[in-house]
Amino acid sequence: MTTATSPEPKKAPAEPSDALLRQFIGYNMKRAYMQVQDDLAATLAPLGLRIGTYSALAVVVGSPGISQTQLSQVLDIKRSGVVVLVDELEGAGVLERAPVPGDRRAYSLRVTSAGKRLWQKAEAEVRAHEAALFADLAPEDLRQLHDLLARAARSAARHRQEETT
Amino acid sequence: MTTATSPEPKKAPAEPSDALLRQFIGYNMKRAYMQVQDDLAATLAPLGLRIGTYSALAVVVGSPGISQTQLSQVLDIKRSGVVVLVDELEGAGVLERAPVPGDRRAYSLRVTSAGKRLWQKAEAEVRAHEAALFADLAPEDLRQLHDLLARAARSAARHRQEETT
DNA sequence: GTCATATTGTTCATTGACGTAACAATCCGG
DNA sequence: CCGGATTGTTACGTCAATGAACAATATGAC
Repeated sequence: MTTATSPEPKKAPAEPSDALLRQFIGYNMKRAYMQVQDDLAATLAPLGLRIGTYSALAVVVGSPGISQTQLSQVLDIKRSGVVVLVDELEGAGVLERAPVPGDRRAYSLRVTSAGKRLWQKAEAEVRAHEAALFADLAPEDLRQLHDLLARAARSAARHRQEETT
Repeated sequence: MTTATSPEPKKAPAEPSDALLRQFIGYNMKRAYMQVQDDLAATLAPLGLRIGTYSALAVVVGSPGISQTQLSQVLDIKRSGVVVLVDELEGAGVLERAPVPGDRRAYSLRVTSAGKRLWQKAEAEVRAHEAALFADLAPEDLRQLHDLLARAARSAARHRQEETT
């Protein structure tokens, strides 16, 4: 007898739990991410941003002149999806659709000066909220988690793509 | 010079990226979890399960006799949501709504023998897929990631709850 | 040059997974 | 016994994202 719990949980469990799910890394990712997602949405709302528009803004800030198709690839959504995001950001005066010299079909997305300021505000805001959320973890643990998540994402992406190939 | 990229990304970026987002732990969680989610859905589909029903099945297996309200609390969804899940599982002969002796309103959820077998199959299947997904990480790293995610989820849950309180 | 084919952005309908609000049946405490 | 809570249920709304079409434009073969 290693663990001295009740030997036979035949009928009603005193404490229902998701113990069987917690063995999986994916489930723990979900649990953690759901918290981050909810907090992030609440953080961005006062800035007039949703998670989708916030992500799009970040990519355009970091990659000025990007096209909507490229943006859809980076965000891993369909082209029809970015239209909504860019419409919203453009309507807020945060982003603009500039014409591409060589191609009259595509747009060159750029942030306005107001957009740049909004991003800096959002970036600081999100960073602060994330720090507060994970305040129970030591800085070294956070760094480690960040690195492991990035590697896990790469590993999963690679192996999933190989399946399809 | 470590990386020899162009020093001034004024106009069109050669390689658009989500670099500005990857600084955040939450974004890396999302990237990793999305991969897991897609793979999980594909893994469960042949078994006739969706992520929602799979999660519900796991909880009922681990907590026999649980009520739908309790299940909604563990899964962190509304009671109206579990009705759909339990309906589906019951329709597949995986689960049954047994009457609760003392309370004629509630149901005592239990897995059938077929349900128990289905869960064992799903559990093994998911474990194998997860191992393949994260094959690039050393076992020790995986263990570490599992632990850090669990702690991060707890930390976030605690701090978010304190805000509301 | 011309024409088939691909690409870009867009619109619209649909889907899926939730939440909200109401409701009947049932339980509980005074 | 009765007002108020709890359980499961139903109908409806919401929100983000997809899929399928489409017009405008670009590209490449000939």
